Formats: sequence, C-alpha cells, structure tokens
Amino acid sequence: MDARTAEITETLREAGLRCTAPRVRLIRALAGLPRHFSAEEALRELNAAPGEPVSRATLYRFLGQLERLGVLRRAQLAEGHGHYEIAEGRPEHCHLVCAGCGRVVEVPSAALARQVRRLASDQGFTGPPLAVEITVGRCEECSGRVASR
Amino acid sequence: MDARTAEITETLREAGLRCTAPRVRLIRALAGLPRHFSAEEALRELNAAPGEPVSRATLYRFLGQLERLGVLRRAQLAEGHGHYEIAEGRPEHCHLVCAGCGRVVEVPSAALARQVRRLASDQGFTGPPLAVEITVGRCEECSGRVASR
DNA sequence: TGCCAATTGAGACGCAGTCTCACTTTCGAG
DNA sequence: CTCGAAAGTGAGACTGCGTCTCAATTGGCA
Repeated sequence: MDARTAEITETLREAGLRCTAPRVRLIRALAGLPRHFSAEEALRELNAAPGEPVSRATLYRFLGQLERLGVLRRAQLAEGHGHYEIAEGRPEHCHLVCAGCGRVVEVPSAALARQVRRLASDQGFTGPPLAVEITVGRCEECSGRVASR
Repeated sequence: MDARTAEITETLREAGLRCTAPRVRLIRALAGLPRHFSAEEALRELNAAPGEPVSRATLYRFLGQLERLGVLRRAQLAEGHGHYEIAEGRPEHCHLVCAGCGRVVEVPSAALARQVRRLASDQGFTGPPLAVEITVGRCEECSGRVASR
C-alpha cells in the first residue's frame, strides 16, 4: 500500500468511515487517473483493473464522501457532468474552460484567488471550499479551426 | 409588440432566421421570467400563457440560437442544468454560487472581469463570450442553518 | 399563389446522477 | 473468536436535463 493510499485510509478512519474493499479499490484507482476526471472515467478505470467490479451507486457515494472530507475537489465545468480532482494540498486555482471543445486549463493565480475571496466575503459567503470556473471564448486550437458555426 | 420583442425579432431577421409563432411566443415569455432562468422554467412560463404549447425540442433549439446571437448568455452553475440570462447590454459580471443551496449572487466587478480577461488571453483564449462561476462556501442563510452535515 | 427550405412536435433516446431495498460486510464488545 | 448492530453494497429503477430523428407543417420569396 503506497503512501497516499495509507494516508487516505487513515483519513477515512478518522472520519469514522469503514475501510471496505470497494473503497480501497477506488483509492488505488485514483493513482491511475488524470488530474481531472469524471465519475464515469473513474468507474471505467476502476473496473478495468482486475477484481470485483464496483457499482455506480457506490462510486458516486464514495466520491461524494471524499469530497466532503476534502480529499477531492469537485468542479462543475460547462459540460454536463462534474469533474473531480485530487485536492492533496494543491493551492486554490481556477479553471479556464474553452467554450468550443471544453478543454480545461488550470490557472494558479493567487491574485485572482485573493480577489475572489474578498468578493465572496463582501457578499456574506463563508467557508473555504472554492471553485472558480471561467468559460472564455475559445482556446487557440478551437479558434483556429472553425470561425463560428 | 413592445420594444424588446421588436428588437429581438429584428435580430432574428438579420441572422436569416424565421419569425415563427413559437419563437415570438418565447421572446414574449422572456419578459415574465426572472433575471436568471432555466430552460424548464422558460418552458413552464411559455406554456402557462394561453395559446398553442411549444415543445421542448423547439425551446432548447431556440434558446441555443438566441445564445449564439448574443441575445442570451448561458451559464452552467453547479446544479445539474444550465441557466440563461438576458444579455441586453448588461456588463460582464460573475456569479457567486452558494455550495449549500445553489443561490446565485451576481457580482458586477469590472476589476475581476479585467483580470480574468488578461489571464485568458495569456493562455491563448480568444473571443468575448465570458461566464465566470464561482462556488464559494455557503451564503449567510445556509451557514446559519446547519454547520456542516 | 406555389414551392422549398426552414422549422416544428412527439417521443425515443442518452447521459449523469440519485434512490431504494434486500443482502453483505465491518469491526468493536464480550 | 464469535456475534450482532450498524454501515456499506449492488442491481436496477428512476429522474432531470438535454439531444436527436423524422414526418408533418409553415414562412416568406419568386
């Protein structure tokens, strides 16, 4: 069991959650996933590995729990489904989303994060979880292809 | 026919789109909708008014066209569905979304808009359409109720 | 007026995510 | 180690939002 797996299972225990086989399998699978992944991608990755498959219900439930524990962050990008990313001490950042192809570029901008936080607290919002999604025109690749539609 | 209806039908004509009865009905219905509305809300509003009902397919198609024409702006907030708002010369702004209840607060912040635009162009993004959605903790009301969950 | 492309409606379909409920598993107490 | 309560699981039905298809209808120019 590698370090991250151990760390996450420890977090589970602290939260009073059980360390079941499907959960361990999912935690392991995280290592094979890209920085941003959808629930369905996670499910594919999970069930591509040998062993008992994990059901959709279980996956969604557990992803939600990991999010609540702060292990994962969830972002609703312009596409029709949520995206998860491993939080793991990574600083706040925002996601630029191409209106054409949905490509996501991560932008670590402390200045922007600060400004957003100020705006939010001005409006009475509290709490640290923060997701910034910005849909901005088209990325280079997309605008190069078709002008409009 | 009021001024806005006339203006939008003119835009349609310029774009080579036909001015059909369902479209005019939808344009009229816009006046009775809140600042932000979902497609399903628009459908309800539309079919609450007397006259022939309009089908879902037609509504979705037409909302998409109005978006392409710049009459409407579409934002994918954290909930599972899109939100529309009438663009009508309103300046760029961002949406603060409560992670608890999904409430949306509009924040007109020229400074933030400027910063976002700079970030975007640094990353090679082009084109004006711009939607900024920020999910930030909980709004006053929500954090007042239940601490976590 | 007549024609033809644009538009429409009904409903099937697809995807993401949730819910239910009977069954299984974990894990702490004894 | 054994037991039992509580937590967790899987299968699959279900929901909501949005898209697609295709035959029928309609707008608007010649």
